[in-house]
Amino acid sequence: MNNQLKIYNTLSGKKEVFEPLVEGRVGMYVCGPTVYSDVHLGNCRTFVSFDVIYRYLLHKGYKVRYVRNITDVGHLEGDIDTGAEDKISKKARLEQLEPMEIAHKYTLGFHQMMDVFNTLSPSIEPRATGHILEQIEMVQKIVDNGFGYVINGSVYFDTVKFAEEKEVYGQLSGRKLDDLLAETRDLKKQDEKRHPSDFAIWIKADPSHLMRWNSPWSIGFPGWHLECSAMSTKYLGSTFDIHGGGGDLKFPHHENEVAQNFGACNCAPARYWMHGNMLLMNGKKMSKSDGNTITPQQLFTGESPHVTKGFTPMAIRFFMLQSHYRSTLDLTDEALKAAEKGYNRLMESYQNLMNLDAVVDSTKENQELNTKIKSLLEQVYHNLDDDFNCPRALASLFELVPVINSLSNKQLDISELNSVVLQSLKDNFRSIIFDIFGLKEEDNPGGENEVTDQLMGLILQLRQQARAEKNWSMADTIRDSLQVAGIEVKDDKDGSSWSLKK
RNA sequence: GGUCGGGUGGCCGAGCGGUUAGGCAGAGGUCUGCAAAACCUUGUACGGCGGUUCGAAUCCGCUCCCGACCUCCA
Repeated sequence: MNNQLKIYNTLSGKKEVFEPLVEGRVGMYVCGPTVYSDVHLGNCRTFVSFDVIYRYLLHKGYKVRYVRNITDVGHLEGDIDTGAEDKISKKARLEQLEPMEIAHKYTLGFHQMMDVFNTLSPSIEPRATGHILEQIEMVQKIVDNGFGYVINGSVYFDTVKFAEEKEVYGQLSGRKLDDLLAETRDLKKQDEKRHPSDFAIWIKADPSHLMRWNSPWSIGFPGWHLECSAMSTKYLGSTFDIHGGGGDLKFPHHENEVAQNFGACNCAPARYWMHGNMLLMNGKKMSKSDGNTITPQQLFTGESPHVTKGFTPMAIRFFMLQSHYRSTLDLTDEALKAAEKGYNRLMESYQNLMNLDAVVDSTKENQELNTKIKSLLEQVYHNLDDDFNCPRALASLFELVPVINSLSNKQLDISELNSVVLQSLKDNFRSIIFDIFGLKEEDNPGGENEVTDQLMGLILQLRQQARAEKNWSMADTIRDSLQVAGIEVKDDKDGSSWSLKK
């Protein structure tokens, strides 16, 4: 599988062939959450997107160092000039807790949710508060290089000077320099900043602020944006391969990150910038702040006016996989239901596939069928190589489903299949679904156990007897009653099978 | 207001110059005691108006809607 991987780079606005800095290795930094409240679904979509990207890079054999931060200080709410407050600090004050208790609580919740969605842990998950020293050093470098200025104990990044000298400011977010500079946010008043587009890299803490560290400039705390610049540099180097995050971070967060890195080391941080698109609900961005939101928990239980029933984490993950990471995805009840069925169909087909045994009979081998299977598998990887196009890859995978089910049904003779092709189909199908897409089999609600297994075996045996005696009313009564109890019975040529209804 | 990105069949969602994307729902059929499942067949959709082209959902112009960013957000 040494096809060329192409990645859409926000910097150039084009798909580019991916060439890592160091052969065989990838350094990837993804902006993680600010842990001041429960994760919402939009976060989950972004991290699921990058999870698949991470998984596919691993699948291609890269040695990946995947760094995803936890922001637990510095993220301000409101405008700095009009009394901004750190999100964590604010929450801590409101709940009368230590800021670290807040950060810890929501970090745990975040991890649990990531686990529920079956995302792999990043290689390193650094926190902003654990890297104050690195951030102070970076501020110092920026000041030394003339791109920062100190006022009243706070340090600001000089965007005007930077823009004039470096010509990279605005490049990532596609903003025109003139527009940026012309911008007159009239929050005027006691503005410490020289220019509205300047941003704080070190903030002097007012007496009520709960998070404070000593620095050359004041007792204070680092600005938002800075933690990512400092930590990506620390763990991936001044320049690394991929930087990702949600699309809403392009500006100002990522733009400012680039500026800081340039300001500190005169080099670009990442070579490929990747941005996931927003999860919508009711056609609008899901957002904590305006209430257009549904929590993952509500989605699981169905306790929300936006859905008629609950959905399992894997059905939701599958739903996300069905759209491209760069497209918006509109969450609706109907779409979720469709995804759930599709997901179940895929998993059932996988089960069928695993139960197939090769029958070698070279006289019966069907060349066309074997070729079709091989080519569909190749298409899956081909699609993934094209900027991680999951919906297309999934489409190719789904074209294999009727083939597998026909073999399983004996509508197609298994001996038509070359045994090597069958083995490869099994191996690849499994690897694609579980290793790359990161899906997993979910336990049936209620679950089975040995006792129910035996009971059901007995019941089906009795029913089989009734059927043999053509006692259809008895057979149907049993089936209908089980149906009411939430157990589905299916008859096929070899007998009957049962499953808990999903 | 500025800057981007969209409008695809009943729904979701790919594609972005010539090919059936795919999923779900619908219709017809095969199999089956019946049912379910599965399998087969089926849909001529690309906001509107012009233009370029042998050929446009895909390129260009105009127009109408919608969304995102510009302020905290993944």
